[in-house]
Amino acid sequence: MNSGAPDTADLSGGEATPARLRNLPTRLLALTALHSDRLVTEGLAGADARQWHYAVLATLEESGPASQAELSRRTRIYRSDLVAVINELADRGFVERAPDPADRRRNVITMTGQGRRQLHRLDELLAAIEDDVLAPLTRIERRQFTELLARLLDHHGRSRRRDA
Amino acid sequence: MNSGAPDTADLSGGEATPARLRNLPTRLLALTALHSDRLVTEGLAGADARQWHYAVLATLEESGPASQAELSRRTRIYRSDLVAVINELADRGFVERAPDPADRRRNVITMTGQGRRQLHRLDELLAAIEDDVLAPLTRIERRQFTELLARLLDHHGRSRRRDA
DNA sequence: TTATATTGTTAGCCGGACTAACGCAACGGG
DNA sequence: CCCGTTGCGTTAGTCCGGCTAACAATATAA
Repeated sequence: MNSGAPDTADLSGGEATPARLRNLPTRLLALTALHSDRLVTEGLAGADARQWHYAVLATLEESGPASQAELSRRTRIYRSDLVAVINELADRGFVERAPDPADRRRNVITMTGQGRRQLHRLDELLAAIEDDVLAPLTRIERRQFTELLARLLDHHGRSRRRDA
Repeated sequence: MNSGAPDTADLSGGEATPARLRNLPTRLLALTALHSDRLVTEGLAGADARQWHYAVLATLEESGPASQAELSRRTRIYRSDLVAVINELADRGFVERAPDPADRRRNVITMTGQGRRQLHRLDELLAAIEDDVLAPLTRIERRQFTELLARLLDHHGRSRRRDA
């Protein structure tokens, strides 16, 4: 029927969100995060990357080669999901996966030169995206914002759920 | 832990997140929102409710009976998902769904007395949850936080797809 | 030794955001 | 008056991220 254009409602009437919802911090947080995530995902997609790629590469550069379990703990990516991420990174030549001779259960993940280059590309890309997301805020406000988030996060961060 | 790993010697179980990630606003935002969402969802579950329920009830109280499409626009719940929400609310006797005699395409959704009571219960519940989420912040910081979120949201909220 | 824990891996669940399509009703021209 | 277009409610289904469960291989502890 109406094939082609997705049905587009307008705001002619200007139905507004109720005040109760407009001031709910948790709601604002959720919506903002959703939007931010979208921008990040889209942005990284342009570089054939995903957020987790960045997390893993950044971790590797900061603390050197690591097992997958270790990466999982550091990045908070579930180890079940991590395997796919490592696969992707390995496919693109950004990391190498090798069995650990010292502990044969483990794989040692090492970042390659290309990986390092990619990381720095992502660094720039991400900086631009962050800048976009935070566009309406001044530098000081951005600092405030980040700091508040950090406080919230680590306050509640204690109740971290590791897999059983 | 037992990590006798050669070079990546780290402390007792406390693998830290790399600084690059720790300071990424988008990441902090995502993690915080995730955590907040979890608290809200769990909290509301205790009252056999979901976030959407609150959004709909609040909207109804603020602007009176409305069609589903109208509710969809106001709450930003997709109209396809809204039908389930209305079903749930109707099942619990919080709203009534009746065909609109004036426009027979429409349903008129009306909040019942029970619905109003439930809304106020949720008001209190949610206030407690918000308080929990924002626990580490002072009153002033909470205001700041909320205001910053609101700014971010409506800056980007306008340009991007509203309800397309 | 036997028991328990850790690691990498596969598979799958669940819920939220979102799209597509359909039948029906309304509205506005011609 | 019919007709194309638009809005409405509804069903179904996609996609993706967080998360659980189970398993084989290996390591460690009792």
